[in-house]
Amino acid sequence: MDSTLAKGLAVLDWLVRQPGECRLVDVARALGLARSNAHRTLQTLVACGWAVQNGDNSNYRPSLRLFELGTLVEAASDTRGLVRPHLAALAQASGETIHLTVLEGPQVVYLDKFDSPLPVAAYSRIGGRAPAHCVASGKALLAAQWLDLPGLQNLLGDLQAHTPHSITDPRALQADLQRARLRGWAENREEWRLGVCGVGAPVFDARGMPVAAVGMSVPAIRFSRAQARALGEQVVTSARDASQMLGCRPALATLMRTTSQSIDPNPSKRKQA
Amino acid sequence: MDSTLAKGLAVLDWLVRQPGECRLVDVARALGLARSNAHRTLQTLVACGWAVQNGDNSNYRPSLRLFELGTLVEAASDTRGLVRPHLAALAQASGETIHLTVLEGPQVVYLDKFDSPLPVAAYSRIGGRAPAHCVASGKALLAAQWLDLPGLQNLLGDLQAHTPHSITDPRALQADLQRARLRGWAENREEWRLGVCGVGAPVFDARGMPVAAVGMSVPAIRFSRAQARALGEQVVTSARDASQMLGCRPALATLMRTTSQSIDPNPSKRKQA
DNA sequence: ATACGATGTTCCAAATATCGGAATACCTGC
DNA sequence: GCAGGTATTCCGATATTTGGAACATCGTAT
Repeated sequence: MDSTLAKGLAVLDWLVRQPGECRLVDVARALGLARSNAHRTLQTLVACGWAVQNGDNSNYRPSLRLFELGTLVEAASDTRGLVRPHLAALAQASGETIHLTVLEGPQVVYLDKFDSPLPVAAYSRIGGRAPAHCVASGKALLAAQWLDLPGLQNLLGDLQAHTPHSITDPRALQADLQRARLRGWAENREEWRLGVCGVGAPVFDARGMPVAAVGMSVPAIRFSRAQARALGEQVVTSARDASQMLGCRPALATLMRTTSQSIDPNPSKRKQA
Repeated sequence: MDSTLAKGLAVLDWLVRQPGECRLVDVARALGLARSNAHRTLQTLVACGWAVQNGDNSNYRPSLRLFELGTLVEAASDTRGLVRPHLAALAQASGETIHLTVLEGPQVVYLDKFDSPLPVAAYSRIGGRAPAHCVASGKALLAAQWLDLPGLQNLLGDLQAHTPHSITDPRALQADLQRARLRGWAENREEWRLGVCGVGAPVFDARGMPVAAVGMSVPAIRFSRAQARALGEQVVTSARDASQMLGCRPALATLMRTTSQSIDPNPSKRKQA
């Protein structure tokens, strides 16, 4: 493991998360580096164009290179652009907050978002993350992967609780995912943030692989059984439309697979990284 | 200069620009590294969460960390969010392609964009870059900095030509910037891409500093003197509105400063990095 | 089925780039 | 001008990186 590289990346990451420009000593102190060490690391970042140094006071800030690369990595799969109109339509029709998320390891990353005109407590940010097992879109993606229990545990590790409603037992999660598969959409009942519920459904690409999920965040007040069902069906429809937009044949664009047993005993035996 | 860090960043940068997943040998060959070296570098990137490795074929791709950080660095100055409505209004009113750009070194970076409904040849991408001295928004930002000739040369270096119309003489550029200051907006007459013209005006923040520019790209066909003037005035108005949105007092939100001589002889004497 | 070439991964001693303390330069406020 | 804090430079000791080679693995052509 290249410690110099790891250190440089840590500095860059830290730099991005600071509100304004940063002084060298602050970097050094925050990351526990010698001043000379921090200095050379920052100079390298500047020389490579990943940071810029203020000529007046020699402070540092991240360059827009990160923004540039961020748009590139996101554009690589043009999921966002293609799905966006469907998200907008769903946002319009439902009046609720709508997300597009993808799975990365045990988390979902928010790729896109339409805020509800209503004042909702749901807090999320494009580019932000949430634990996959605590949010509806994450559970939709997990359900669509048909992992067996070891696979699920391998992917998610220990299931951390974030509210009293969070699911922390892998078997309970499996059961919840199975319900989602049968129903077509996944639900989140205040498992991530108290007072915030949601429904989510997966989006499939032309190969029939789940690549993203449409999620809707709803205040608990407005999330009765009947309401959840109505919203869930809206989300499923939207996700199915989005899947077709990505070239998925209609038959594949659904979470439910009547041909499978309750839990697939032999899921695609992929080596886990 | 930490060569290990520079190498790792180069690998990451290269990885992002590849269309799909990458094999280790390709990375090694493209960057001239030994296989074992590329291997350890990639493993470090994976361990730090900047890349992910496909468990099946051990190929690599960048993680969404870059997207995450990209949104953070862009959100740090919430210029984009605040200016967006004005851009949308301008796009609506003019029917042309509208950009929001910021200056980074000798280049502008496209922060936001509204495409014209008309099929325009103008090609640009959010997150993309263009030489500041060849595009209207870049010249608007340069003009707003009131740099003297040495300062300008220091910032831009040699003025590369990208079309036969590109300005390559620093003194000619100075004169052009001065015209922009008097006029209130900058023009680009096929200096970056043949057939594409544009107008641009700077956006000022609450301190009166130029922080961004609104640009409009127009096909040369539709860019007569009279048309340019009309569009320029639209852009100036939009940029002035955007400046007020950022807290700039109206009097400051204009490129023209009647109090200055033709060229400020003593511009803010900042050390250039 | 076997052999082959290409690739991913591991290992290790040599080489060298990094580390951090200390000296120096710089800035800012008193 | 001085004092405190900070950025930058320097340099010898040292820990880290380096890259060739060995090994493991995979896909493919024979």
